[in-house]
Amino acid sequence: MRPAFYERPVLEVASDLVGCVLTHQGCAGVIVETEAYHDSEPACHAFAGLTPRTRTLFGPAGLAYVYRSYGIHALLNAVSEPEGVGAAVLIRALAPVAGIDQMQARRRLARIETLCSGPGKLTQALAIELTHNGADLALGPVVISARPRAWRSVQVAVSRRIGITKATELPWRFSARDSRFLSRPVRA
DNA sequence: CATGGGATTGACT
DNA sequence: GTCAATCCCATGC
Repeated sequence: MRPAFYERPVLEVASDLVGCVLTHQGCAGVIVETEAYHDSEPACHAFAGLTPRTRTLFGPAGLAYVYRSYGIHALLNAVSEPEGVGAAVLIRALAPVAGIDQMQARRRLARIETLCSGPGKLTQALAIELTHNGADLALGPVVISARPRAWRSVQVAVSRRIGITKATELPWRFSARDSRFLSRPVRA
């Protein structure tokens, strides 16, 4: 997707990214779960302001923000909103589409439902690492492309974000309704 | 420079 | 349900 797609309110971008395709080195999946983060709320890294860590978050829309979580996992975000605003969409789960053998090899032969059902799992499956931080998601090597025809009218469910301790009340998680590839079910 | 906290996962009780 | 692994970086002295 072009930068103009990302240069909008982060909640719109997070919702519209559901159904789009994430590709890296021949491996690909349809994005079925996202979360929005914005510098106005304390769960966002950018809440602390502009630091070396958050430099990419405040940068131009359409870049990849990749950071290490719990010392182990690389988590992928798409930087959103105009430059100067610290906002991004966390990619939380994929429905595997291509390169499944290679992804299963990297993920120790996980079954298809759990192959990319989490933000740390999908980066491991697609070999996305910290070195991709700041890369342009339109130019690659990590690319996000438009919804395939079958996903054009996907129903997007809205719920609360997962795994955070601050601003837990915000309904900023977006997922493909009834997908079997989510990191966790949508709670009522 | 020392400390502490995670936007997680997998293994185990 | 509990818990450890492990590293980047923000914070404070």
